[in-house]
Amino acid sequence: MGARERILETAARLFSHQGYAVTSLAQVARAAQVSKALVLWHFDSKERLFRAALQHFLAPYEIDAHTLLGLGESEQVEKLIDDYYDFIAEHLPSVQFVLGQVVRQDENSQELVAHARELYRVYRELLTTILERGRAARVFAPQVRPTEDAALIMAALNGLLLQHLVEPADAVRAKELLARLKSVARERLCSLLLRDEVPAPRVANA
Amino acid sequence: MGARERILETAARLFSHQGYAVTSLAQVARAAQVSKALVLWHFDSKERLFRAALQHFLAPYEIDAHTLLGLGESEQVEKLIDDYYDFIAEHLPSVQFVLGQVVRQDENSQELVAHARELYRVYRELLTTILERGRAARVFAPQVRPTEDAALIMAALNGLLLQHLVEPADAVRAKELLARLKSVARERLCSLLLRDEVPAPRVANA
DNA sequence: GTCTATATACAGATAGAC
DNA sequence: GTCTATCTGTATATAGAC
Repeated sequence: MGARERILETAARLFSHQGYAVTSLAQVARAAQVSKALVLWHFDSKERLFRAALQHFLAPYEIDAHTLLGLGESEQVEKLIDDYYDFIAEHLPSVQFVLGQVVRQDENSQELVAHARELYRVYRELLTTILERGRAARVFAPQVRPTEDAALIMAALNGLLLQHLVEPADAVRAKELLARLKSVARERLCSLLLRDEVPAPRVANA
Repeated sequence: MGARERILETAARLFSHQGYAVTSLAQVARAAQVSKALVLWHFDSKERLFRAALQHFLAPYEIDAHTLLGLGESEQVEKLIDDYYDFIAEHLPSVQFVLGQVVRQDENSQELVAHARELYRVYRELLTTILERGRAARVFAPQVRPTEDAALIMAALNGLLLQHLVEPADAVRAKELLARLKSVARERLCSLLLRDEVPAPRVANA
């Protein structure tokens, strides 16, 4: 592996783990076993190095909707949930980095954040479309509101992602919660009962 | 307001918006309209200033469960959801900062992150307890699984928080989604129907 | 308590030999 | 392409006058 690639991979790793500001060119150079000057000879400036390193994260961010064909709407929803989760679990360090940029609103990462936002939007709209078609086909309940419910499912998924980052220990519980989410979503979406309101809850201590 | 407090508040604001690394003492001093030396005279070092500023974030992080008394379990859940969301909306900059520290796993913020994690845990366990009691009182359905469903609701809430940070523009839609979440949660929790499984969905194109 | 002036370290970036 | 040596700016922190 050439020096340039070594620098790039090292930079990607350090930026993703530590962030832009606290990662120095000297540190990158040391870790890549080259001189500072060589880093700058290849990438001109720290910011350009950063942007180049981003490609390592952005590359795998793709969606293939082909695998959804032939499935019923209910199965499509579950598969989409699984895919989203699997993608996150597989690219956790990258996702963590991107999330850090999103939260910190780093100026150097506008395009990265925009790309991530776009991916999220596509995912959500795909889910919305599935809910719409499912409701039209009377597979899902008429009370389903495609836009809102898709956003809610995505929110739950992103919440699970957050929990995954905060408590990496119990990845087991995360899988249980994912199963629960799918179960709840399926039961709710497919509930064909016509009811505007739920029965009034009994008052406590009555 | 004395210089010390002015420095503290300024530092808290800047750290929360920009993060630790990129916020310089010179910037804090300039914004607080004092000299750099005075900042260090009061707080000894940048790290100690940071830790002192943290108290400004941690102070409002309290939960009062008193307001839940006298409400039925179903209303308690909704109130808890509203409280959590309102707290986040009110302290958005602080929450954003804390989340940034959580995601980045900053060494300087171990206690801050631990505190936030603890708050989250208390909230979730409070919710779990309410679900347990509601199920025991037959206000909630027997299919409710307190631990998992509480975690799922929290995940959805945290997902909404994330969306709030990523797309600050549509705070309106966020409120709609919050209402939808409460609606879905209420309907699901209170559903008294006994069913292990959902009716089989009709096959598409049939 | 608050300031100016300064010490010291390290950041990103350049020059030029090889 | 890769290096050593160096420039320049800015960071944290200190010294000492008032």
